[in-house]
Amino acid sequence: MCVQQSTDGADRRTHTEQGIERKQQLLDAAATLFSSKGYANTRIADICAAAGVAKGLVYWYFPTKEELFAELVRSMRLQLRRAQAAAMDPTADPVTRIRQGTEASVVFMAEHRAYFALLDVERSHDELDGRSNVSGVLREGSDVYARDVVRLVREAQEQGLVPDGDPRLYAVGVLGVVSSFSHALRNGSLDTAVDELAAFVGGWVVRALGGDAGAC
Amino acid sequence: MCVQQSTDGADRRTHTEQGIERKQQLLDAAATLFSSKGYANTRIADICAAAGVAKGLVYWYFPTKEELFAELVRSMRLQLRRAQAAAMDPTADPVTRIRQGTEASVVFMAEHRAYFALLDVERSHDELDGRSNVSGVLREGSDVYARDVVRLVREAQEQGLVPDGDPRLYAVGVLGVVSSFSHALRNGSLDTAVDELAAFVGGWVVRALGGDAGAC
DNA sequence: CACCGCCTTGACCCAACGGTCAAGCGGATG
DNA sequence: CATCCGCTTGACCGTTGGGTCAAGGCGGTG
Repeated sequence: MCVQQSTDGADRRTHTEQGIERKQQLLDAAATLFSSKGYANTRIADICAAAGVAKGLVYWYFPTKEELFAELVRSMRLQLRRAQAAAMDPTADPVTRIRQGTEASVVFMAEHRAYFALLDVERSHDELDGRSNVSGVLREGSDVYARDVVRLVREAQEQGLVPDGDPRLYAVGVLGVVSSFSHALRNGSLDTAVDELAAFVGGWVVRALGGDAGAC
Repeated sequence: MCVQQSTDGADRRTHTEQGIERKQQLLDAAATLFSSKGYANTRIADICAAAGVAKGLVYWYFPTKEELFAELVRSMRLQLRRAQAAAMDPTADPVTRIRQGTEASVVFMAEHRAYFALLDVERSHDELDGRSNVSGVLREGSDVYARDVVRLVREAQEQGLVPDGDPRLYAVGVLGVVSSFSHALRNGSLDTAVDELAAFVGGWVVRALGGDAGAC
């Protein structure tokens, strides 16, 4: 129980060019497998086979399977947030910004179907395996995102664009709907074109937020 | 690979009064553990310990761990659907019915927090373990529910209460939002009173469905 | 050349856990 | 009393799979 903990990179190794490349290969292989077969159903051996290396090598680059997984999720979230940020027009009103972020999320999720599944799996993972090794670090990430939306909602309420009420509730609704559609799309129960879907979800969120009833 | 398959109760056993009771004890214990520690993290041994019986006994009542799980989920879903049906006023318009069903779901989920988690876990389970043993039977159940909502949405569209568009999309939105709030509530990130939450979600759905902009 | 440190291997270890089984118990039935 | 059958036990089994390790290659540096 006294393994040295890495409060960030304690057991970091120095990697050569080749090392970094190899690590990425492993991450890629893992991503593909995790999102097609699922985390629990992917064996370390599978990842190695896919990457064409020996099993022991994984543990040169990652301390545990969980940590490998965590690293993947971190990188996915980063990409997603970048996509969202890029889509939001900083000069637009908060509701529009939320819509833009939402639509960007949908598009991102559609484009990276396989990858995006990881964010969902992460959630499940937390839930299925009570342990918090991973979830601690990861939940932190989700919180940041949620806080962002909360802030936007609050701003919108101040401008009278969204009715009063706990902003966190609105945020849950916004975040949730994206993951729902993501899930449905992955399930194959939807064959909607991406753009169309994004527009629909965007509209859904806007309506739910305030009713753009303002059109009266 | 040639285990006799039960296309419904092939290996059903006859249970005495006591047997049924014992089986229920096991189900209860499993429900508590599954929803607190998660499916993957709950050992058969744990369930037995909780129920105060020997390990082998589980296999007298259930063929596998998965089947035990499946039975639990089936019964939860049944309860939920009953609650929904009871809440819907058959004479009301479709959108109202959807709202009533949604609110009932939220209340149900809050009251049975632990239990309701199973429906979520089920989803995760599908996703994490590629195998479809369970998911086949179970997904069927979700589909029924989804179809119900689709029907209501379509009806509402005919009455001009909901704008045109693929009813399945609306259904995904409706179903998804409930599970999102369920999840958030379980996470502890919400401390909202149940009634208040139900009302909020109901409102959210109604707005998202049509904007009750009709108030013009 | 000798040394060093990154990288790679694959055999090996071992704990966990789902599932099995032979044996026994106790109430009901004939 | 004998038999049957639903029920219960707990030791046992076999596999699976994450993680370890000793050994060796390979390229750069003194």
